[in-house]
Amino acid sequence: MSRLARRIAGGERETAAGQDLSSPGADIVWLRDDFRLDDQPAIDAAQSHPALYVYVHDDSARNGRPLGGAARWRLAQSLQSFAKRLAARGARLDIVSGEADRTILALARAAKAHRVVWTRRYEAVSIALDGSVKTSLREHGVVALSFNGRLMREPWEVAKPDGAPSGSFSAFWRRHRALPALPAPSPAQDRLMQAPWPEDAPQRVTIEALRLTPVKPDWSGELALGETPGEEGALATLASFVDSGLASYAEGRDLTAREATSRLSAHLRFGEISPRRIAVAVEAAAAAQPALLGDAEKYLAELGWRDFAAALLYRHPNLATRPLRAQFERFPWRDDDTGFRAWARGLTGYPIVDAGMRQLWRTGYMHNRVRMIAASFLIKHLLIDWRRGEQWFWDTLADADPASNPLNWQWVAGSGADAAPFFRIFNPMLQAEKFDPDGAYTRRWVPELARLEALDIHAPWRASSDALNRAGIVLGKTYPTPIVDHAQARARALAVFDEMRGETKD
DNA sequence: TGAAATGTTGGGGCG
DNA sequence: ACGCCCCAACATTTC
Repeated sequence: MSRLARRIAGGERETAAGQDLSSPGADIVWLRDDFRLDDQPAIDAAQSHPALYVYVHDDSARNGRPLGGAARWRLAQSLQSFAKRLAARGARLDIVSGEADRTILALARAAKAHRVVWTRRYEAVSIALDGSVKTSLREHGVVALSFNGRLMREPWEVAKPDGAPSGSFSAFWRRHRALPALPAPSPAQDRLMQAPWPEDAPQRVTIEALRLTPVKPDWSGELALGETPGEEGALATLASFVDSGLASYAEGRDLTAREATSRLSAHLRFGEISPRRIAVAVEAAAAAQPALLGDAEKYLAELGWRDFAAALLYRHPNLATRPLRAQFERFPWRDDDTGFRAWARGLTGYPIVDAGMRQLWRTGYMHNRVRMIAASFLIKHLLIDWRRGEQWFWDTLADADPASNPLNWQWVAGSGADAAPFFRIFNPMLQAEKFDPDGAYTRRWVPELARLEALDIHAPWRASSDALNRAGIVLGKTYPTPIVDHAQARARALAVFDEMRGETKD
């Protein structure tokens, strides 16, 4: 266990000496990306006194990576829905805009707080900020407690005896699964005790005042299509996934037109559901119905990747900016704004890539299989730095996670932990034929190709002029011709990769 | 959580 | 009947 880990874990057992429990103060629940009541240890810990439930909006990088546009919109949804949920239990969500640490300390002072509780985070900057808040609170005799509410298991629980994280997912997952069963999730509190907002506390603002939602233009129309933000939506989605989705998960999760994934990613991102709640539900379903075992294993491993990403970010704070494999520091990425723009807008001329990028732009979501195909295309076909793609996803994905997003980009680039080798280059046509066999996904997001037959839809440049005419397509006009040739781009990528390896040998 | 190139095998057409 | 070629189908290796 690392020193930091010990400090955090130890904190839960400590009580501040000289605490006057009869004083009229409040408990403070400092909420950050844990907008739920179910399996919410921070809220559970604050029920011996009336409490304040506070979200501090702090856009500065000191508080963690500033949210991208789609995630900001999604955060507003989450806050709104959580405020209602609190209200239904007799409590209130208070929102303050300002520097997170100062705000919490000022509020603790004004409220004569007994204790301040929160859910832990795993980014270095956030850990530093939370640590300094914890120290200051304790200096003032306030109990500061933090909890795990975001991961099945925290990084140090899965670390090897020497504290180092497992370098490959499979090793990590083996260690993870060998640990004693996950603690049972705790149900939501029926009633919450609410403390009054203190006189001299920082000023509160409305959710609208945070300006999280785009106004002009309001591009949020289709965001979060197919999910209902908030804890209720999350629990309902989990229930229906376990009831009817899980059975076809292993077989259908890669089929892009099918809703065979859990669609819980954004709920998890904003803590509207706990991964332990999900894991326990999935395990219980498999225990009751052994036929689901394979699907459950597959799904739990995906949750495992989420823990793995957090563990890597914990160990490598620069996960989003530095390749884990040092040789990739010297990769000669191409400067190609035209190519990047075509990719971002879904105008590469490769239908499956364009479909994914347009689904992303319009809905803040992209099917996981297509994320891999689109990322591979940017990195390998266009040889554009994975960090540019990572940043684009960060800005446009409503579920963008500070650990998973960079991990997955590094995975595709071949520069990460347990990454796919660089030479594993996706062929967009083959991927599309496998995972969008009838073209339904592509038709939905690239409507100008909708009238092409399945035979032609994944490679319209190969279609006969007759077929193109019938479908009302003029290549280069109504839909782009491919911006790179697949075979040439593949050869180029392999050559550049060789070049990099040659240079790093000496 | 690939794809392409290369190697191997075996069936069938054919002289 | 036999060897030869072609090539699909599958396996292995290389990128």
